[in-house]
Amino acid sequence: MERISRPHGQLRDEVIALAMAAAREGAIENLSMREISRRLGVSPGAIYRHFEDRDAILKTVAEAGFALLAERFQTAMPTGSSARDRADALARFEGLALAYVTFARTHYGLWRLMFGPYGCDSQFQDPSKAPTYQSLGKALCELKAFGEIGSATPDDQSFVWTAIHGFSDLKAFPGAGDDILETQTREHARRCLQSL
Amino acid sequence: MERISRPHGQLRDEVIALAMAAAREGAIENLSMREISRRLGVSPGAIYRHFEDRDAILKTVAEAGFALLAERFQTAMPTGSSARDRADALARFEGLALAYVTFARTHYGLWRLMFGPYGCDSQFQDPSKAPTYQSLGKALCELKAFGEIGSATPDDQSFVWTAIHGFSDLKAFPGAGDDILETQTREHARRCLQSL
DNA sequence: CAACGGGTGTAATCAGTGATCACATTATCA
DNA sequence: TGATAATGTGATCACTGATTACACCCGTTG
Repeated sequence: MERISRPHGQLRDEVIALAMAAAREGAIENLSMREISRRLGVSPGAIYRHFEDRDAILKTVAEAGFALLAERFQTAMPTGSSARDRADALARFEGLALAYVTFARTHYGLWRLMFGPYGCDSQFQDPSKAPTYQSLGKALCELKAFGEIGSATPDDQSFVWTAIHGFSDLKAFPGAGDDILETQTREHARRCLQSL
Repeated sequence: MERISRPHGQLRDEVIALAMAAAREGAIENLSMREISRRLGVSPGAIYRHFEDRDAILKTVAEAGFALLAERFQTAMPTGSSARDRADALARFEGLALAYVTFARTHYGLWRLMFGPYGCDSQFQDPSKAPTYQSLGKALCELKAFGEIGSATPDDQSFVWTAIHGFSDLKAFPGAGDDILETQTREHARRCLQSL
């Protein structure tokens, strides 16, 4: 095979990019080492210069997935921005929920990877430090500030988080009902607030 | 290899039993066709007389998983039984939540399989027909009858279901905190009722 | 700017896997 | 009991994850 020279570390990035793309499509389990090497025009052994083994790639992709989710949260609630009024605070909160559900639905394979064994190591050690979790906390504080909810304790935050996660997980599997998903999500999100 | 004669269909059951045992341990992904055949003392090709391919086994195991979960629900709320008073209704409802979370935690591999691509086909077509979902409906009706909650509509049921599912999914991955899991679960379950 | 060293890619190879086939055997039922 | 369909075997195919000795060349140092 003709050897193609790359800058140091570039093949690593190409592998991650390719695996991420595959995971977004939902086909990460079927992406073999050799398939990666084939698509990148490289010999199978080359990849092992950058990753210990296949699991190491999946782990890396799972972490990149959390970074991507954090990006989506950023878009919904940019740092530095804050709610103007009560309606805006509610819209921002719904935006977070929608970002979460949409992510699960459109990146099903990645979603499964993130909340499976490969992703759990990185995130569940201390969820309160995850940027996504902090975004939710901020949204709840805004809602409380404008009187939409009565309390925004850590327990409240944890409850809302699990409720939205459950909704996302059950809606994640690609199927029918894409058209009303947004409406359902907004309703579910508002409903989570009723007990606070 | 010495041929061991079996009654028709028995090998199929042995395969399912073995795969279920492996899934309960959380190692279903690493259970190969050949490993199955080895443990059952049978040639690899024999299994293909009973299952189309490996996916067919996983699908069967996922369905058996739902049956097992339904059993646990049965134990928590036997058919024919009904709540004596308000406290009992609450205890029964908490029992369901606890059964769900415990199942996720103790049968992690099976849990992942059930709520992944292999299990979704069978259950998510019409969740309202799943016996587990109906048990929850009954529990909510009892709670309403004794005045613990104000409404028990299908929407309410759906909300509670997703909230408990999310909690279970996030607690499913084996880790620390086994000792306070029951307390946390009961608190979460009661909290789900606050908005109804 | 040159040379050196370590990071990088190659080819060959190993053991293990899912799946299929013709063939032998045996359980089942008329 | 005998016929037959269901079951199990062994060989085989293409594929996979992983390791190794070897060749190469990027990136840094002098």
